[in-house]
Amino acid sequence: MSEKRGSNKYEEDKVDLRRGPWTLEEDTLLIHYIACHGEGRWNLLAKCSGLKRTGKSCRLRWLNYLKPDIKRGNLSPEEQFLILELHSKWGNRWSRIAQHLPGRTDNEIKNYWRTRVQKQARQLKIDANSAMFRDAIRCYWMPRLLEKMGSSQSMPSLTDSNATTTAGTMEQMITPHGPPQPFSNPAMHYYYPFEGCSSYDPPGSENHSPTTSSASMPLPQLPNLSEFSSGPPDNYSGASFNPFTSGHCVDNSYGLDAMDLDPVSATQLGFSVSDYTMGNNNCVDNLGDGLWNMNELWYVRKLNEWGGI
DNA sequence: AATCCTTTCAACCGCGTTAGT
DNA sequence: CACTAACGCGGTTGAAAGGAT
Repeated sequence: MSEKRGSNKYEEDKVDLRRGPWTLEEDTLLIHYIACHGEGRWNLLAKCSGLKRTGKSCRLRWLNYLKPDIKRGNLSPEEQFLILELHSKWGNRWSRIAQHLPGRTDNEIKNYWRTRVQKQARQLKIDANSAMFRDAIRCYWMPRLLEKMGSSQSMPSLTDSNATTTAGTMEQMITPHGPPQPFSNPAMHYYYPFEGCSSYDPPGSENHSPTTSSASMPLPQLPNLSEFSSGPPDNYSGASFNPFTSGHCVDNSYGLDAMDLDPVSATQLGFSVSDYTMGNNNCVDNLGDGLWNMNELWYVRKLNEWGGI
């Protein structure tokens, strides 16, 4: 490398190299070359194909965009669930996570995490790497996804962006003067913050395990929602409101091709979709990808302010 | 209609790892 | 074993698109 630096040949190559978005002609050239010679040896490919791109750029274009088995479209609830689950296990190991989502690239998963998941952390003013946020994901977001996964099996119309649901919302689990009530489906207790989460104890919980109570840091009595000076959102008692979707439209549809994810990957990880499918507590809302409504978010915020962790 | 702002995602970059010599 | 090139991964950037004002 260094021996080339400064040489005419090197400068010529550098000047000739194209950057930025790929054109249709370049894509065609790359596809044709790989069809004839196969993948790999990217620098050689870059030289021989006639593309004025680096081997690195060719590889990326092929793996992230042109490869035939790349799945386009929105991530299905199951895929989102897998990402959240695997990220909690492995952190930012994007390529490793991508291996469990056929047709999805590490880049796509990384983008999903940054644009959707981290955005919610920012909205909540919680560090995306904190235990608080991880628990919030497990306790609120993942159950929502599980509901959707269950619903999508029996409600193909979910793929319709105009689809509405007769099911209730999170409000149905929130008493007029208290936090969300536990999910009626036992499977949901796995994620329910007051019974299953690891990092903090539920405020106001009367029957949680003593082993998880925070003896060192007494938790405040859970106040009525109306007692907060700032108060819950104006539409607390109203219809679902989502701060992530309000003011910015989020696509409600998942796309037909996003629904046919092979469920094997979930099973392999030790959980099954059917195990967690909501029963009569099927409170799917119409929030789209923003899976928490304002009440949930506000409540998580309060947990944070109480020093719940 | 024009401008500004926000979001998304394709593409780039740097660095660590692996393979070849 | 040392060196080099290629590869792959994760972080970051910036252009495009769409929504808000």
